[in-house]
Formats: sequence, C-alpha cells, structure tokens
Amino acid sequence: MSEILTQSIQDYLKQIYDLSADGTPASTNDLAARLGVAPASVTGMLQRLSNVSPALVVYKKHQGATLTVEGERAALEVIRHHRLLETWLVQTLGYTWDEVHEEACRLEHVISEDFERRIAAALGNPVRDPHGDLIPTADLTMPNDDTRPLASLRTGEAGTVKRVHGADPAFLRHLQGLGLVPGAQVHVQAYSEFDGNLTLQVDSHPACVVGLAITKQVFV
Amino acid sequence: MSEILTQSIQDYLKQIYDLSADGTPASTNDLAARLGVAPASVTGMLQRLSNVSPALVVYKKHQGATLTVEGERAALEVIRHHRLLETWLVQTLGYTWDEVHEEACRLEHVISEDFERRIAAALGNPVRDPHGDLIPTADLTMPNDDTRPLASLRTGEAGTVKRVHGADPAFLRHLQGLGLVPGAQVHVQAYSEFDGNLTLQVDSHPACVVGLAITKQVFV
DNA sequence: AAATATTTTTAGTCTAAGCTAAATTTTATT
DNA sequence: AATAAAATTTAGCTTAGACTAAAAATATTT
Ligand SMILES: [Mn+2]
Ligand SMILES: [Mn+2]
Ligand SMILES: [Mn+2]
Ligand SMILES: [Mn+2]
Repeated sequence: MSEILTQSIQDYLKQIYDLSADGTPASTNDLAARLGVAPASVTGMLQRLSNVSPALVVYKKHQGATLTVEGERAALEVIRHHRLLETWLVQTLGYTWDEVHEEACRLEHVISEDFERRIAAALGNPVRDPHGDLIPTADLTMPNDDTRPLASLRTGEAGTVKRVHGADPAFLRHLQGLGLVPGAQVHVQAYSEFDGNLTLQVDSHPACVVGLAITKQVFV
Repeated sequence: MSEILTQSIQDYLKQIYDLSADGTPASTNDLAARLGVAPASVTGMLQRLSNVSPALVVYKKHQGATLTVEGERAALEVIRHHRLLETWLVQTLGYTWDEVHEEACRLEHVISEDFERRIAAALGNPVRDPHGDLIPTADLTMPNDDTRPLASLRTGEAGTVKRVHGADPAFLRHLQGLGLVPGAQVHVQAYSEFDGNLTLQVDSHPACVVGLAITKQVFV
C-alpha cells in the first residue's frame, strides 16, 4: 500500500484518532457505529491497516486499535483539512456552524496541500474552527487543549466558552439559542447536586438551566 | 443503480460529453486515452452505463457512445461544478488559470448543490470560467457558443479572445506570455497560406507569429 | 463457577472498477 | 477482393471495501 490513503482509510484513521484520544483503544463496535459500517467490515480494515508498511494502526485481536505515529500523522492531516475547511466555509461563504460539518467531511479528502496552504493563509492561520476545535498546525502537531467541561464549574465560577463538542446540527442550533457558542461569557449561578444541572447566565441572554447532556459537551 | 453517480462515472460522462460535442459518438479508444484507463475498461463501463435505468449513454457495439438526456444532465452538472470552481479558485484564492484545472477536477465530484449555489451567487453567476469556457446554467442548459477559432481569421480581421481550449498548464502559460487570454484584443496582420500561421497584434504586446496548433485552440 | 449476553472475528459473498491477453470486428492498404 | 492494421470486445483475473451468517472470545450476571 505504502502511500495511497483512500477516503475510506482516512475516515477510519480520523475516527480511531477521536475514539482513542482518551488513551483507550478504539473498539470495533464503536468504530462501526461511527463509520456507519458493519463490525465485520471494521475488523477487516483494522487487519489491513495494521499489516501495511508502514503500519497505520496497532491492532491486536479483541483489543481494539490505536494509531501508529504514521497513522496519527495521516489522521491529523485530514483533521487539519476538515477544520480549516469548516472555518473557511463559515468565513467566506456564510455557512453557519451547524451546516459546515457535512460539506467539510467530503471536501477534506480531496483538497491539495496547496489549497490547504491558501485557505490557511487567507484565514490568518486560525487556531480553532467554528466549533472551537483546535486545528492541527501545518507541521501536524495538535496544540494542547487547556479547556475543561462546563459541567465541572460550580456556583460562582465563570468562564469563556472555548469549544463545543458534537456535530448534530439540531444540537448546535439549540446551543446557539442559549448563546452557548465559542466566545460567550458564562457565569454559573447555581449548581444542582443531584442532576448536575447548572443555572447559567450567558452573556446578556436570559438565565437558563442546562443538564449534563449539554454541560459535558461545552468547554470553557 | 438509479441514482448513485460515482466519481468514475461522472468522469466518463464528462468525457463523453466533450468527445461527442461535434455530433460524432465518443470512441472507446479516445475515452480510454482521456480517462487514463485501458480500452477494455471503457467497453465495460459503457455497457454498464447503457444498461442502467434510466440509461445514461447510448451505446452500440463498435459504434461509440453518446449521452442520453439523463446522461447529459449529469455531465452538465459536473461541468457546471468544475467551471464554477475554477472561476472561484481564481477569484478568491489567487490561483492562476494554469493551476485550477486539477484542483477543480477533484472538487467537482464532492461539492453539494448548496455549495454550488453559494459560490455561483458569490461570483455573480458568471457565464464563463477563467479559460472562457461557458458555464452551464443552474437549470443545466449549456449556453450556445458563438465564438469561432482564431485560425479562421484572415489578414485585417480582428476580434476579442473569448475562450482558450486546453488544460495543459505549460500551454496556458505560453499563451499568457503571448497575451492570448480571454479579453485580449487581437488584430490579424498577416496570414500565411501554406502553414496557416497568423501574425498577430495582441493588445500592446509585441507582434507574434503563431501556428495552427495555437490558433485552433483560441476562440474569438 | 456457570450461564448468559455482548463483542469481535472468521468465512464466504458481492459490486465497482480496474487490468491483461486473446478473439473479433471494422477500417485501410495493397 | 484479399490482406494487414487498428480498434473494439470478450473472457478471466484482481483489489478495495462493503455485507451476512456463523463461530469464537470476552464480559457480565446469576
Ligand atoms: Mn494537508
Ligand atoms: Mn468542527
Ligand atoms: Mn450541482
Ligand atoms: Mn476551465
């Protein structure tokens, strides 16, 4: 194989990167769910990706997959494309943050390095995409993220929204309705011990009470 | 099949459109050369494309291929994408006209109709791309071209360059060196009967003598 | 510790899209 | 008209990437 990274392979690597970000290997089933393919297909691909040279993933039967250094580079390459594209679609074509993901998912596999450089330069080498996700640098290192989940704040604490996790357009539009977008100032007015709900003052929006399903996905 | 037009199919349709534009069906060999595949592969694909419903091409053994109405629509769709993308890459990212073709060839298959609409609107619904090729309209009709080859001009005649045929970057850069780009004013100062050479005054460039290999590819 | 449930892998099949080599058909040349 | 050359098609093979059904391994409950 050596150097032909198909779109399909790029998608696998991207998802393995994501699922193994916490240190635990990506499981067959999780990958299958993320990629919309059957688990058996994932097994087949993991075997292939771990047998090419250089290997792109480390895979041991029944123990999930992690990326090799080469695999990670390839994943970061695609992620950089994706996030630059999202930023650029928003800035130059008026896409909204809930619309960009799908388009970027298709474009990320076909743009040239030249195209990448041009949009990065045109955007002023941005550090985060419209959802606040960090954009891997041109030399393919992922900046480290010093944010923490909104869910970890307690009464009286405050912060600036840096990042929102999740690609579901409806979810993103809901957050936008609450004002919970990157850049927003948030004050925690109350914390409910039992359900984890937070009462928030977001910029000048009316106060709102949000549950863990939201506060775990928003980072400050 | 019904509605899944793969990238490969789109490329076949595009080339059939081009090769059969003069009324004669596209031949297997010509298609193979254009697409960079073996003639046998073309035969296989033509059989497939003529057997799907609705059929995309009309194909009779040994007689080449033309497009059906559905095939032509699909081809025009891709061509519209290609030409809008080229225009847009030049206008917004500073690509030069010899650089855009390859990038557009990859992007044309993956952009959404929404993306198409957005760039068309941003560009003010352009009629021609950077090479002067006509852009199919949003409802997928190809405007008709009233240009004629520079080669058909004779001493004393003049015209405005409208279109340049060919995707080879070196060729395009050569034309640019001569000033033969869309918009240029050309006066024919002399015509050589035997080799067909024309002596041209292009805008304020120094006069130049160009052969049929060039004058047949430039349209006024 | 067994039994059950879940996860993962294997085995076998399918389609798209290519390939080569050989056969056939069409076209061009004597 | 016969022959040679060129173009095209057929036949059979390959690879990527999916699928289903069955088998095997691991994890969870009782
Ligand atoms: Mn890149
Ligand atoms: Mn994003
Ligand atoms: Mn379109
Ligand atoms: Mn063009």
